[in-house]
Amino acid sequence: MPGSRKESRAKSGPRFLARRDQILDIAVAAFRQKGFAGTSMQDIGRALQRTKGSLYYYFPDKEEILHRCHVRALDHILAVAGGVRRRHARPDQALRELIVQHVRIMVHEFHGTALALELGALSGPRLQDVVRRRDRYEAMLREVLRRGVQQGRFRPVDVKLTAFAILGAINWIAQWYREHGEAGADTIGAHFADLFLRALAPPRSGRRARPSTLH
Amino acid sequence: MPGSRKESRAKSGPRFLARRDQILDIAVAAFRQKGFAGTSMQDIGRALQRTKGSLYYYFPDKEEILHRCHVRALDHILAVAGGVRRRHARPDQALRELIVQHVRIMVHEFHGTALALELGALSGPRLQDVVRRRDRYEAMLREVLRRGVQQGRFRPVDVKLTAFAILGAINWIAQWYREHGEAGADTIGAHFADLFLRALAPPRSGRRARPSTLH
DNA sequence: TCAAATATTGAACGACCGTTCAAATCCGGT
DNA sequence: ACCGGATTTGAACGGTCGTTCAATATTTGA
Repeated sequence: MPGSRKESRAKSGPRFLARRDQILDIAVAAFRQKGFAGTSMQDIGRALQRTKGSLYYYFPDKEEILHRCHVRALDHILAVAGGVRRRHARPDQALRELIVQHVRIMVHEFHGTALALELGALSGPRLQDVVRRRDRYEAMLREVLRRGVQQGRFRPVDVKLTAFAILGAINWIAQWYREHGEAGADTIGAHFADLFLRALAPPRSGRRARPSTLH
Repeated sequence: MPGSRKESRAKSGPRFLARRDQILDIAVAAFRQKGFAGTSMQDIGRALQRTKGSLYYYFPDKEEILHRCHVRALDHILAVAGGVRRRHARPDQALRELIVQHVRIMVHEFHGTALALELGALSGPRLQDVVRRRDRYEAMLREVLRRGVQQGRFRPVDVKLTAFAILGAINWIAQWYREHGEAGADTIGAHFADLFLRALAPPRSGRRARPSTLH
C-alpha cells in the first residue's frame, strides 16, 4: 500500500475539490467577520448546511482551514503579480497595475480579504508556509519600487517603508469596504495608484537620477 | 441610597483606576496577538498574576474590556488631533503632524494598537459608542484634507478615499512593526508624511485652485 | 441494478470558556 | 494593634468548543 501514513488515499475528485473551495469561501467571510477563534466549526457547517463533523472529511483540523485560506489567496495574488511583472517593463506602469489588481482582488473576489486575515492563530510549519509566501509577494512589490528608484522614475525613498504604506492602504480596505458603497474596486484602485505614483514621482520630469548603467 | 442600581458605589480610588488601566494594557496586547475570542479571561489574569475571577471586580464582562480598550485609545488620539488642529492653520502642516502623531501613538504607546483592533465582537450600544468616536476622528482627518483642497494646497482628490489610504497605511503598522526593528516611530512618521504630502501636492507650486473667497 | 466509493450524520468525549459569589485575604488609617 | 473597606480567591455552574468515529446515506461506474 503506497503512500498510506494517515490518509489512505489523496482525495482529488472535482466534487471534493469544489466543496473544499466552498468551505474556504465560507470560512474567509466568517473569519473576517468574527475572527478565527470567534468562528466555530458549527458556524461554518451551518453556512454549508452540513453538520460540523462533515468538515473533517475535508480538513484535518480547524487551523488547516485558516491555513488554506491564506495559501489560496496568496498563491492567487502571487500569480497575478507575476503576470504584471511579465507584462510591464516600466516600474511605474507595473506599480500602477499591481495596485489596481491587488485592490480588485481585495474587493471583488470575496476570498481576497484573506490577505488581511490574522496570522496569530497559525503555529509552526503552517505559519512559516504562509509567511514565506507573504514575503515573496512583498519582495515583488519592493523589487518594482527598487527598480523604479534605480531608473530614476521614482524619487529615492525607503523601499521597505513605502511598500508597507502601499500594502497597508490596500489591505485596510477590508476594514471599511461595503458592497453597494459609493466606490467600486476600480475607482478605489485608480485613486490609490494615482496617490502613490504621485508620491513617488521624481522632482522634475522624466528620468534624471544617475543614468542606468545597463542599456 | 443615591445612585445604586447595580453597583453600590462608583469605584474611583487611584489604586483601582491604575489597575484598571493595567488590565487594559495587558488586554490590548493579548487581543492584538490572539484576537478577542482567542484571548481568555484566564490569559489576562495570568499576565496580571491574578485569577480570572478578580477581573470581574474591574469590569462587568469581557466585552467591556474590549470596549474600554477602544474608547481609551480613540479618546487619546482625538485629544491629540484636537491639539494639532489648534496649533496649525495650514492644512499641509496639520496633515504632516497628524500623520506623525498617529504613527507615534501606534508605535510608542503600546495601547495605541487598539486602533487596529476588531470591532466585530462589540455589540449594540458599545459598538455604537466606539464607531461614533472613530467617525469623529475620521471626520477631523477629512476636514484637514477638504480644507487643503479648498485652499489649493492639495490637488483635488476624493477626500474619503484619501483618508482611508492614510489611515490604512498607518493602522497597518500594527501588523508589521516589531520593537528593535530598523525604523523608529518618527522615521516611519516622517516617511509616511512625506509620501502623502507629495501625493497631495498641487500640480505646480503654491496655491492655484480657485482663489479662496475669504482673505 | 447493485456493489464500491464517496460523503454525511449524530452522538459522545474531555477541555476550556465566561461568569458568579461567598469566603478569605490584604492593607491604609487611626 | 486592629478595624473596615478594598481586593482577591477558588470552587462551581452551564454551555460551547474542537475532534473522533462507527453507522448511515448518497453518488458513481460498470
